[in-house]
Amino acid sequence: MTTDRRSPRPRLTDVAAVAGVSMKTVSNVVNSYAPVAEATRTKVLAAVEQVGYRPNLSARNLARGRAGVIVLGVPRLDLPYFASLAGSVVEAAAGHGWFVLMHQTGGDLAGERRALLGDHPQRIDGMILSSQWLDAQEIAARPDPSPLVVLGDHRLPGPVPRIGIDNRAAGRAVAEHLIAAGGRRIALIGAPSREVDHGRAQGLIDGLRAAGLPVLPELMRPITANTGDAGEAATAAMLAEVDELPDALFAVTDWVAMGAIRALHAHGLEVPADVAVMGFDDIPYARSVSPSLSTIAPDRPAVARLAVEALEAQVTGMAYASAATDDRDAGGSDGDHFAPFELVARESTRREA
Amino acid sequence: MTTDRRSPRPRLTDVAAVAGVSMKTVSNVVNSYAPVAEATRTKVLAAVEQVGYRPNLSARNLARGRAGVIVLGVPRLDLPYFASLAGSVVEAAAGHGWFVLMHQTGGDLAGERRALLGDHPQRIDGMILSSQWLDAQEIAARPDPSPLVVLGDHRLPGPVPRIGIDNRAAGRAVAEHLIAAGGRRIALIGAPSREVDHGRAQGLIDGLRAAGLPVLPELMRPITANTGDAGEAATAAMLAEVDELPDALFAVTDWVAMGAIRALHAHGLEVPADVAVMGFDDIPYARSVSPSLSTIAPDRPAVARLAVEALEAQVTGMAYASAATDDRDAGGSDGDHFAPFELVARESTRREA
DNA sequence: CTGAAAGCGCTTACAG
DNA sequence: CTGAAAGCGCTTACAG
Repeated sequence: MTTDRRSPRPRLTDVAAVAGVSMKTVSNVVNSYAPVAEATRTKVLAAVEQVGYRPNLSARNLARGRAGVIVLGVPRLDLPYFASLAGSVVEAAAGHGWFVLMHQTGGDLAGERRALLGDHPQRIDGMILSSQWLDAQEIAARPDPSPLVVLGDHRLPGPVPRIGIDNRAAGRAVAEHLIAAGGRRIALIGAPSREVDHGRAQGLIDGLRAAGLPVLPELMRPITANTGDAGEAATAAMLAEVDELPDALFAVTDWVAMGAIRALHAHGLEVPADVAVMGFDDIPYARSVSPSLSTIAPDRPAVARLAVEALEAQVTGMAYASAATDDRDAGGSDGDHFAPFELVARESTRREA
Repeated sequence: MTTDRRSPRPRLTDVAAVAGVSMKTVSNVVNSYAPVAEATRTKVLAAVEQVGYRPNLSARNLARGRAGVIVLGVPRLDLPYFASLAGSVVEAAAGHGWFVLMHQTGGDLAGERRALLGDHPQRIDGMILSSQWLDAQEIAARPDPSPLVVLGDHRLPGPVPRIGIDNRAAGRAVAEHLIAAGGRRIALIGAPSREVDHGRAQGLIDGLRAAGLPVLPELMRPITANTGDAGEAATAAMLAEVDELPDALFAVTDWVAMGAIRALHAHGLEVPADVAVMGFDDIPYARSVSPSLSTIAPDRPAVARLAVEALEAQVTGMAYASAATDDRDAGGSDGDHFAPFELVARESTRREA
């Protein structure tokens, strides 16, 4: 008789009525809060099943005082590395009751800055920002002190947690792999620039030094964007200017590596016979191009998980900020967190040393 | 004095207080509902600006009786085509007040079926499902009649709207382009199978017939998945079995095309000199591989927009379902909707005819 | 064109 | 371990 026209879907009340308990008890069971008596629990769960109950997240978030939304800022969603990462973040965030609002920065400084100062059309609980160009100072100086986690390659001293793989160690692994493949004159496409400290590029240089190999400035090329076009242009410029050709090349991303290979081909060089090439990211296409691309494969699900956890720690920390004197040590809400990575050797570095 | 500890952020009430009007009026302005007096509107907007008001979507959706969430089912989010599409859908959905819950199907029949019958952990307003394997009958027979829009290549007679580009016309354009590039023995990797009617493959065949060219069964290869590996395997198998080699090849996706090119190279064939190759999708890497890949570029933002609009039409239609006798013609909530596409000619088909 | 009030479906002190 | 009731921030008939 009590037909509700607007919401035909079962509510918590309906479950409570069927189970013969109060809403509070159902809520306790559904959220696994308080230790409910086993018999009650079973009864409630059966009722949930029977009426086909699904929680209304809007109501839940409203009651909890949460927006239920976090922002994920990435360069572009059609770059497989970030798309895959986004998928992992969406999944990890769902586990914390969050929806993810995608924000595409375009991958340049202006875009990252816009995201950082982001004027979002709705309330958000925090932001995970993949940043490549923002420096620690600018991030620390942002006016809005809302929860923030940064994803990226650069060090970030300060109160904002940074999540990523150990890019410097990965860069060193790349150097060792290229040297093992016979590389002696090793080029770097995506060299460190004045403003940003690229761990992976620095790691390559570390590795060259450790092996007693020369770091040749004319082979170290910065790029303006991590795209195939930029990689192709930087590589072509290097090949045109250099006296003696490189015998190995590290591009800071797989996409850049694809462009570099185009430039090498255009210059009459073969990969890996003349030049061994490594990329970084392990995008799905790395194994489909010819030659298939050797690369570093970061554990993206781990990165996503760590990022969401760091955000949650801050949100929770904020709620108790006035009570706790230092939630810094407890919450682990700042500092760097490293996710694992793997070196994948494919055709582009396969040759007799 | 009235310090609210749980929600420090300004609410509609605060705006109303500052503007000196009722909540209803603020709501009207914010949602551009009723025609509010210009002076009032200006006053309210100034108050919104002053207090820095952002609507709480949870509260809004709760009051409106909407979940505020739709599901987007795609094969995988790390495939640039779908990642890019997802980005567009997220954007289009935001314009309708929806968040997008990503659901990865894996790209096989079982996964698509799981999504279709999807048991989501929360309430949703509807679903946009990218389907490649589900047939019209199975889609029509689903138990839950909630709003659904299908994205895909196959025809779908029935009440569920289908959004996509005109794949058959695109396939015909591919045929014409390959023929113009001198193709006479044209291979197809991703041929129609018994269960699914692939418009793009069919279109290629149409184009061959229209040009009076033979449709050679030994050059038409079905594949089990739209991946580089599957494309490589299918192409390699074809090259091993065929008597006379093809001089052109159409792969049903760019990724499949990359695999096909690997197989052609392994067989000692050059692209485009020996075999002209076309892909489909225009993923960002299509221009970065060597040779750069000719392909069909669908208007993904248009696809996304049409899909979200078709979903909105159904949701709105449902609300009035009991009142209106036929919202079918009015809402446009079923039938096929085509988005534009473009043929992009690059190196992989560039040769003297 | 505008206001006062009920209600959306949850959670959470508070009391038992 | 459980219940009755207030409140989260909006929208929306309803009355003016």
